[in-house]
Amino acid sequence: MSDTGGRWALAATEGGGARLVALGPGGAPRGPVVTAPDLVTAVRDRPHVERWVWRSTPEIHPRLLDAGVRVERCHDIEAAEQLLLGHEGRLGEPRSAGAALARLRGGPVPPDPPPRSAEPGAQSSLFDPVPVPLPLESLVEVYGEQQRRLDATEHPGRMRLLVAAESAGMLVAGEMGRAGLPWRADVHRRVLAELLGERYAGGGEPRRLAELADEISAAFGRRVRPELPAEVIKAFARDGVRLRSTRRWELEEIDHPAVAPLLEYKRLYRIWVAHGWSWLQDWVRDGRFRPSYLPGGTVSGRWTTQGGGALQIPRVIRRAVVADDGWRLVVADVAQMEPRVLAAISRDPGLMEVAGHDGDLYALLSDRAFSGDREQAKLALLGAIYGQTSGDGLRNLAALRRRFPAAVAHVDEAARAGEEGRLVRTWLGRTSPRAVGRDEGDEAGLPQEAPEPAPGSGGSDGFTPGHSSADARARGRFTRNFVVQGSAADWALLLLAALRQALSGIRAELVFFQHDEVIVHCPAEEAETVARAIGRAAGIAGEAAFGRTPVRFPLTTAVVECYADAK
DNA sequence: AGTCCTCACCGG
DNA sequence: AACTCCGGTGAGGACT
Repeated sequence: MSDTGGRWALAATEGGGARLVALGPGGAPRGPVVTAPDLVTAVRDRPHVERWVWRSTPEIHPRLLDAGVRVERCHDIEAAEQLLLGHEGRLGEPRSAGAALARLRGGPVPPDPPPRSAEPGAQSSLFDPVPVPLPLESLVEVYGEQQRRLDATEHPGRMRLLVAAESAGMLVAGEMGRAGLPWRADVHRRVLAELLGERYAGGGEPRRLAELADEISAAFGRRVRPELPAEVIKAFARDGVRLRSTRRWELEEIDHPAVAPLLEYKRLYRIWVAHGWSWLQDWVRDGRFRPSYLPGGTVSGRWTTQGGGALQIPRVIRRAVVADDGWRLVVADVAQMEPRVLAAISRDPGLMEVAGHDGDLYALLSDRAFSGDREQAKLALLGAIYGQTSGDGLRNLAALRRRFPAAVAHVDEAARAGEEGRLVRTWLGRTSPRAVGRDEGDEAGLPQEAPEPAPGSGGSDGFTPGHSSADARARGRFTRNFVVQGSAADWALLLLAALRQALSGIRAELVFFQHDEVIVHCPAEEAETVARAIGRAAGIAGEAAFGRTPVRFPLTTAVVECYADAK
């Protein structure tokens, strides 16, 4: 092996420099500490390093991206700390490298800095308050301890994979935020004009919304502001219609001339406030929408974004997502991801057989257990995953349980764990938080294994094990869903990591990721290569995550110029 | 004036 | 047919 290969630890120093050292097995230094005046050069000069160990990807990675330096892999100490704390049932304790060091040495543990507020166009975290610089020696110490803690987890191999995948996700997030989603502001403006009409100079509602508001007022015979639910409910009450809320499905039930314009108003109002002209102004620059992605932003491991609503782009607005001239968008999403994941994690033979085909999973499922009724089969399975408490899904659960006992038992056991106050884990080991809203307070000293009463705030009196309080049942639905949704997130993370590897060396760029869907922007001539690479990455992810199972993760892939044409 | 909560929507 | 899981976003309004 080359002298520069293997793992290296790197710590940033004041003024753009770095100190770094090669690591041996177990994470101990196996060479002299190098002091480099320039961090970027130090990394660029060591292309054979297999994994960089650093405090936090947002601290280091943006500088490398600025200089066009790509790294193969990293170990993000703070991301790893978060996962390890979770596995240890200590989610909510400070996750910074400094906090990890303090716990290790027994000093006072500094609280984490408050999360950054959404800032349109903010590139990475350059403006974050950077905590005290952590010396290389401290970093290596924390890393070594993390290795020991990884060895102590329930499934060390899986947990190591999770930490590696989360770290890869941090790299992908940085690169994707940098690349940006191709966005045609002119197309977006045209769509807005078609839907909403002109804007008035005063900055108030656009024409179409004003017209609808007038129609609504006319239907009530008095001035009603449709964006205020309380006012709408009162107006209906005067006309003898009682409403609990102004939610769409509730309005759809009633017969009143104001309903039709009101529903249209709500649809358009939503687009105006969430993805209208001011959004465009704030978030689109130089033909790109650049959200800031946060891997593991939710407890289940799904990503979130900070600002910009990148994970809720309405379908009509997708018309503005257009590839550059001569380029294409390769849009791929997994078909029926959650039932396939349930098959893989429960190892239910019948469900694995059904999930072992690329075709419509629900159709196959209905052939096997529901005498051909696809909708019933789908509702039953989703009901089992979501913990449905009523309706058709529940009725058909019995049939599901007969045919796929291990699958149903798997989610039932997760629900029972939640109800009893126990923790549950995804397949790779991401762990549920102990209880709702326990992110501060004086919980220290509570026994690990004892169910924990909810902290005093919030009007909830917690739950009592063995009694099925509403809180306990809600907790059960959460943990039931967590094992499936979270394991799906495990898989998706591995897909991203594999795809990132596959795209290195060509011009294609990952530009979007949303739970079960990726978009790659590439020259037209690379589109077929990219489409095949995504399919291969899905297979690699399935086997890496869940081992050898018959379960397949087929992708629906489209090569398009406009995102809106993908479905 | 700033903070927190609720509502309602979007999307998976 | 009912509205169960997860989260982000903005506006309004109650509160300090």
